[in-house]
Amino acid sequence: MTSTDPGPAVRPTRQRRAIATVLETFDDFRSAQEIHALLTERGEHVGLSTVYRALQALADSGEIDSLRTEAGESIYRRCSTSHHHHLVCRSCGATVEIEGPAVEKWTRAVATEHGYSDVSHTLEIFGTCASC
Amino acid sequence: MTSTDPGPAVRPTRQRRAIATVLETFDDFRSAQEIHALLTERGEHVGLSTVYRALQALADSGEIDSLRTEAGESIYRRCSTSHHHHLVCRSCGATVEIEGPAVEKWTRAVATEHGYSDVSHTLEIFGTCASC
DNA sequence: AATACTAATGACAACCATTGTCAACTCACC
DNA sequence: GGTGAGTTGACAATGGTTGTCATTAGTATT
Repeated sequence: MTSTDPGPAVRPTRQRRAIATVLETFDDFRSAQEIHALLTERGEHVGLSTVYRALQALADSGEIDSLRTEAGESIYRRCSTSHHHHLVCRSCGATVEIEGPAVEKWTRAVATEHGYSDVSHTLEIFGTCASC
Repeated sequence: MTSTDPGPAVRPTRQRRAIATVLETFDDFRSAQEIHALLTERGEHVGLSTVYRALQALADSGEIDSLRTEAGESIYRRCSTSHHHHLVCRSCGATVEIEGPAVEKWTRAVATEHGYSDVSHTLEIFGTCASC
């Protein structure tokens, strides 16, 4: 078996290109609906279902970041590099990337201590930013 | 102002007692709808809205634990003591309660450092437990 | 270039957990 | 027993998300 799967599954369509382009235009997390609105503003007609599907696919493959707000809404952002967490303003959405090596180590230690393997974790901090 | 608010706000109604009772019958996290179903099974008639309201009130006051599934559904469990996090087995759902004062302090510090106020956070650790 | 095959799309309906509404109710206190 | 405010519950409404399925459009083949 070849190591790289030829995987012709994903086709580069106009819609996906448009979504990828729009994702470059902002730095904070946006909901699928907001992204759909941005597309419409730009004159790019893309169905809402398509936006949802594309964002989920991108998030699943790790190409973009996604997390859930406290209201249970999924929000997305173009991916950055390494593993990190977020400090999100719950009113305006302004995001600060946080790295916490100590926390990473701690979670791994705690999990191992209890016999858990294949450990992952989620950590998000919410607050109200200075300008809100 | 007195330190302890007499707060006659919450009344111990039949419905709330029933919900409290049912919460004692299981150890894992259940959704509002599941809890409502358990009440009905027991012959206790309690409206779904009431179940939602009661669970939210209990969660807000810290009397029960709540968290959100990856599907965005809120689930509840009778509370343990203080603020803590969870180590959840992603295959069987076994839960271990985790406390991490250091993490609490860290998140608050990070948020304050960036000018964020009214800080809250979510932290869940997922892994595969020893017996899975 | 024409054809065939299939992933992808989009308009719309459906889903479903949760929240809102508001008249009827009931607990606590006088 | 009366009074008033917190509570309840049947039901409608909300809203993000997912499903449906006929149509469209990449990709490979002839």
